[in-house]
Amino acid sequence: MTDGFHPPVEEYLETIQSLTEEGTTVIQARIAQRLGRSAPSVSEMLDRLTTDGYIHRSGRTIALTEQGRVVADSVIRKHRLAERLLVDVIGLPWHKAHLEAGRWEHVISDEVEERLIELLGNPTTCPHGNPIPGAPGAGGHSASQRSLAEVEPGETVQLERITEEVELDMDSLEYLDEHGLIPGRSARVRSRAPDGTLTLDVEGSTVALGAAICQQMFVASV
Amino acid sequence: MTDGFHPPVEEYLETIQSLTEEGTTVIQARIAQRLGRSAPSVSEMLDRLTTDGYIHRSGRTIALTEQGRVVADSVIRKHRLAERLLVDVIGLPWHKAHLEAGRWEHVISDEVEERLIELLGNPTTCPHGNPIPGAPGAGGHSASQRSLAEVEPGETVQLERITEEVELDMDSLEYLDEHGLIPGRSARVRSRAPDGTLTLDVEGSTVALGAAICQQMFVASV
DNA sequence: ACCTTATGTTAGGAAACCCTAATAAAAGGT
DNA sequence: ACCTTTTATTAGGGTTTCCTAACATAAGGT
Repeated sequence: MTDGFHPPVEEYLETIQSLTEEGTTVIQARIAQRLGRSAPSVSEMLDRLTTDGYIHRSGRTIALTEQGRVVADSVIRKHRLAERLLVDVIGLPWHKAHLEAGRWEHVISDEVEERLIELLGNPTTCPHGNPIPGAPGAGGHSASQRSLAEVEPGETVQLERITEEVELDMDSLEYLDEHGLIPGRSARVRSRAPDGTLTLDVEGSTVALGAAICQQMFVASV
Repeated sequence: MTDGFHPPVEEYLETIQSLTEEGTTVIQARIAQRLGRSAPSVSEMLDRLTTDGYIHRSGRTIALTEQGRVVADSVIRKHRLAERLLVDVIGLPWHKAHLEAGRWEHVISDEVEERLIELLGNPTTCPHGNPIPGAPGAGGHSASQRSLAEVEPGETVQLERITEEVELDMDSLEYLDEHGLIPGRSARVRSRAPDGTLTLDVEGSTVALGAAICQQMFVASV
């Protein structure tokens, strides 16, 4: 209880915060799903987290306490800074950074965190466009963002952000990387199929994206 | 058994390898001492490590199997590369690197390890002068190294290496750092007290070092 | 030889996380 | 209302890693 190294606890708190940010109603089943744990495991862990003052529950919905939010934000901040370090400095391929940072986030000290912020020049987002907690101007996502799924054919937009949901899927991430669909890049929506599949022009080539993934990608008008 | 993330197991193997390199006869009591664990804990863990094929025992002395050595070297390599990254790139104060790297060593993937070697320019030692396993020319310590405790007053030597033993003691490390006694730096032994305490001239100022710590510092003739 | 100290093992637990099977309770659709 | 699906809990285990207390044994000095 005093050794400051509790990866499972941190993972749960981080997951609760992520789900909250994504607008999902946070209930146990959602956490079990995201973390790949059985329902009883989650039930038990949430009891512990409640006892220890990290979360509270109203009905079945779960929310972080102030204490829990502090820990969750810290872990998420370390995760996203680690991703930036891995991609920008160490040169790890973009699509592999999330998995690696998922381990690093639990071992980075506060002091190293500060050094990283300095080294990386006060970054405001991770390489996937998600905001770094505490960074100026990155409290939430800018209001101009909307899902790629809502963009009409003919429009040209700039990719801003890809949600955690997609970050977990290395294959899709690699596909996006290969076709240059990374935050900051512009793309023109060429057409939308009846099932929501989009065809985009990016960097001269043409890319097809399923409906599900489009909903997890956020863009801004150019 | 298949998830590839066993910090305690890695710590034990690393410790056995370190003790071996230091020339200490590796017995359970030594491991218990270094890791701060109770004798029964060590006994139990070593049974597990034997069963899993990481170590073997002849009498009370313990040695790594080939399999165990591979894991230990990998952990030590990651540890020392992490220290270099932390000090050279991230700018963490020298004396704090060991503790941080002690956590990082368990989460760095082989792929990131390769990238680090490239980024850091094939380093052969950690910031404390200990060799990075697998690095060219750093299989052991060069033959010219001897303990600072053996240097006669009047001689000028260059600091090459500080053992793990000292790395665990942040206060001493900070003291050394403050006085500029870091690997690569030259110093002149001014005098030796009857109890083995040395007085050195480093960078214009004078530093006193106890006998115990002198034995853990290795130097080469200038 | 004898005694002390160092070392190792047994026995019995504890805490943190995780699981399956079975059950209970709430939500949602028709 | 009724039935199905979703969600949560209880009961009973399992593994890993650690501990204390008690005991046994090996080493070393005198």
